[in-house]
Amino acid sequence: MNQKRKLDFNNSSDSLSQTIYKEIRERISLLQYPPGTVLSENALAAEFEVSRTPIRRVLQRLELDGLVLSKRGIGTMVTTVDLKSLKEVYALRMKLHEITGELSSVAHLTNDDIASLENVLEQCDEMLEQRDPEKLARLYNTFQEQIVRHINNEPLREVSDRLYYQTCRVWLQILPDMDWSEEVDVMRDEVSQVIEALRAGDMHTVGQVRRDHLFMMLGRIKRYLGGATEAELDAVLPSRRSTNDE
Amino acid sequence: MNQKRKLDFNNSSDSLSQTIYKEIRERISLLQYPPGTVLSENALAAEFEVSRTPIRRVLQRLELDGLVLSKRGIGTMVTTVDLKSLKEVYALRMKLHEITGELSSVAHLTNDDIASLENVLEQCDEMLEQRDPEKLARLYNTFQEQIVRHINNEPLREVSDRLYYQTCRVWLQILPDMDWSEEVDVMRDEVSQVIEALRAGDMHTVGQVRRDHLFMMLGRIKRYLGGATEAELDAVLPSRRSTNDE
DNA sequence: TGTAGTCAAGTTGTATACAAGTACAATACA
DNA sequence: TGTATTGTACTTGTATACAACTTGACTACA
Repeated sequence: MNQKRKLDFNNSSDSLSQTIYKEIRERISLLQYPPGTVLSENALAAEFEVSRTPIRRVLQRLELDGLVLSKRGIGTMVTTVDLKSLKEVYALRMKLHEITGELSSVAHLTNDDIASLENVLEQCDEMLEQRDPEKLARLYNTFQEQIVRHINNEPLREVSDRLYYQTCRVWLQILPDMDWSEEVDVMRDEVSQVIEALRAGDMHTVGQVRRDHLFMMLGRIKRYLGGATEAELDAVLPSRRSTNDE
Repeated sequence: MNQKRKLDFNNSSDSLSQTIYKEIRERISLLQYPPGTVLSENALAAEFEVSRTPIRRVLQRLELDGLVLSKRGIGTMVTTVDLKSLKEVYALRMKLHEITGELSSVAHLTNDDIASLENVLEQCDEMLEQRDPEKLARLYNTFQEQIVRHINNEPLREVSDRLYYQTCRVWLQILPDMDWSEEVDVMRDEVSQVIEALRAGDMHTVGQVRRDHLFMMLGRIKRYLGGATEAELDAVLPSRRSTNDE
């Protein structure tokens, strides 16, 4: 209910709809809206101080992304990522990472970009001290955003962005049960290797690194999903929690 | 103004929004709404006998697809596909065709599917007699739909569908100036080879065939765009026709 | 005649009233 | 007590009135 929600209306560059879209998408990806949560259009309209109309525009876009599902008379619920979809998205994302290196090259890499990525690296190190899954997931979101920005092929960039947010919350869902230091180390490795490849101007290696890490992450997730107790499986797969807030 | 517009409201399986979406998308792809056309929400609402609200829902989705662009006070215009986007989409689609064979296999191939594809093949032969670019484009759309249906990976299927409609009208735009019998023959070849590969259950070959044909089509398009007169380039690239109808 | 200004008729974006549908609880009744 | 039913309070979907904005034509004026 009282998560860290910074209502940022100072994003003047993006349109209002775009700002609200990214905000709600981030909340879904960070499990502030867990799967099954019923999102009330009226509540969101009141929070963002607009009418239902722009909110509906955002929710319709999120529904096209597969993140929510609107049903007349019921409500708009955050979707659950089933294992089949997870495998499909991961398989496609791995292939897309491979072709990213072939369709895109490292261009317009500024010092700010490098500095921003090294900032991510530093925050990774700090993560070892305190166990905060949501914070780590948020950090990985910013990392993803930084990398996707360097994809030159615009349709590929858009697809990569969409696919990432479609399933990234699964990792966060089981992160509390995983080996914390191992996950932080793995992420640190990926960030480090990506920075090195970007510095060398080798987008092909960037894609390769990300594909390998994606593959290994899927393996770790499967391991926890496969050897999970029934209660843990319920928490990930068919849940219908009702964490409404207003 | 008086194009062949069959207002099909008998599609009871899809929702109303879905039906209108596919109808307008088809019109854009067939150049019944050429680039630059201003689509009036009121006119569309009157034609489909609904209010502006569901029409806006459809237009917003088309805008996310990159097919139209809404500007306050101006209108909703059909976008123009510039050469850069064309190359990017084609490059990505070629790669996607390659990975389609790796992520998807030929499953649930019924006799009706084969019959439907052979029907496309027959209609190809009939195309040689009369020069009707829009009819050929419509036929290619149905072919594309038949093939995409057999992609098992759902996110890949969705992406392939979207990317196809993003640029397929470029071919139709220059089709009147191309070698008609050559284009029909090339299309017949692709359909024929795809049918053969599907019969053999070889999705990998399907992807390969489609990739090769896509590559060659891009070459032919570039040839016509490169050696085109200024008038022809204007017709394809930065046009701002205003073919409003109401 | 030329030019600036103003008004009118469009457009999309927003807010809101209403229609359609669902779920749940209270109530009437056996 | 148990059960069916009905009403109420929610939800999303639709239609509509209004606000914000653009364009072009027409008018007033120098």
